[in-house]
Amino acid sequence: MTETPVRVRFPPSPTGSPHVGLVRSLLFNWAFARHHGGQLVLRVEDTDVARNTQESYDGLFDLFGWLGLDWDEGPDVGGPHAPYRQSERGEIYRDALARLAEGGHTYRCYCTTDEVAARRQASGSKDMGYDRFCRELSDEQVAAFEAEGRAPVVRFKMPDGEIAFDDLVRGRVSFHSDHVPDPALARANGDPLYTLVNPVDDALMEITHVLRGEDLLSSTPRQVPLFEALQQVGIGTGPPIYGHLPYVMGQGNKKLSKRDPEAHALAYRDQGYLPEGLLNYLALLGWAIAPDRDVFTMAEMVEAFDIADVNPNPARFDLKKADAINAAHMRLLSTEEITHRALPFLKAAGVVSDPVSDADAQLLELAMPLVAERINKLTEAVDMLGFLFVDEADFTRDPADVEKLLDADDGAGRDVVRAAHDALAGLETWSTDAIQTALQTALVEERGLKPRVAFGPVRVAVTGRRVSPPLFESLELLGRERGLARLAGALA
RNA sequence: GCCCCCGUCGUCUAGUGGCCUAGGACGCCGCCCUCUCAAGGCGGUAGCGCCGGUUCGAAUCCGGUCGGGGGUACCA
Repeated sequence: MTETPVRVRFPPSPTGSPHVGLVRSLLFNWAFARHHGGQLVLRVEDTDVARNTQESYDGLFDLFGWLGLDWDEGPDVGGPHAPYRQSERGEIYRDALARLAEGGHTYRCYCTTDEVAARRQASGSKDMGYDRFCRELSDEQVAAFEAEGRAPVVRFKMPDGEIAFDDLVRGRVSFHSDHVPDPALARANGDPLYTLVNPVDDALMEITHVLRGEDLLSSTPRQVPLFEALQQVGIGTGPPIYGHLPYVMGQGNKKLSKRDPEAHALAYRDQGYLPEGLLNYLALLGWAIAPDRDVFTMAEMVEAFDIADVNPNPARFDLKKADAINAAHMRLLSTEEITHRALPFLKAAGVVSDPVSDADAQLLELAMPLVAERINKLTEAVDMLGFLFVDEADFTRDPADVEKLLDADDGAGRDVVRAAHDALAGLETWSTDAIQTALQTALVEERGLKPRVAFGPVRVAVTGRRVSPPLFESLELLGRERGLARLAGALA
């Protein structure tokens, strides 16, 4: 039993900032290809010159690089069907257009949008869209239009009847040609349109399966006959197998749009998410690896992925759950790995030097175990560790925390800090255990304070915040001199 | 308007006629642990849109209905 070779493609357009829906689509195509041992083609759909930007193009590759999903053919790696940017394939589309015309599959249409609308209205038809007016134009009519200086668009002749296909996620879907107007394949100025370009490239690149968003479902009935026409004129081998993935929805019941902050894929990288965390979460939008499990690696996903298991209903994006899944992946990493991944953020924030000095590296190695298990995003390491690395002159305390734990109750907190300072000042060995014993004795036992009341003010004095890594360990890492200085500093 | 898609806890889902008095996860609530925060442990909250039908039996099949979404471009 030989399985047909699987070839899928991912066709982003370099417009705007990349959307998480795009990532989900890439992920499913990637997982599908890898699961079947097939190939993934990256094709850049940049025929809309007005909206393309280099910045967006670069953003796409930044994103893909971060995600770590790979492809087998594309503008960067090349391949047998190059070029992989549609803007460089003009000749191919012109040729396809010529062949389709020669085969009698297209015609020139001179109508304006207004004329079509007017005719539709006059006829009282319930359908909208083009009415095939120019399909059977006489030579005289053509001449008359040409004489008017009208430039024609090229339209595809939709065959009459039922157009049905078996969708991998939705089952059998069928349309009637009555409701699918003859689509324009090229603009009046000759530029090819998505309608043409997308199927032509899929045919030429030997794409076997098209997994794409649900929004393209209704464009499928005009693409299927076009693939058939292309096949007849010697381009490709007919329509691919389709699978339409559910939408990623935002708040309310609308598609996650660029206006929604959580829609921007690159923002997750910048906010310190793990790529595997984001990917895992996105996979959950429409797919499940098992009834009782939702944290998994990409390798596990590849192993288990079956497009037929994809749920057809739209999924709402839930940032809370994305955070939780990401956090679960953080816990899967070793402290060393978290350090490695957090380093760019620590450098960017100026917590550690860049390049990292030996002293910073050493301190980081000791400090990271304290914070690795209490952060859920890489960026949180910055807030957690800052106080250990900062120069004493630049050390500051959160004003709100100072107010609450040091200033309140006529400075009751300061009394505690003073007692802590005195208890630690004479310590023989500056170790976590010794520090803990000393503070425990001086504050909890002798003063009868509850632990949280006793250590809160000390924490703010030493770390500058109410939330920090464990206090005693932090003091040890800070060292006797700086530790005592912080305590004394809080009394000033 | 017309066409198409979708409909299980607040959210993501499991579920393919009996294993379902519907399972898991996130969230939320409570408790435990605890020097803060996380993490972890335990418990709880909450759902098959509605109406008919098929069947001994329906979340699962069929019809209708309601609701949501998308398309209806010389955008992709």
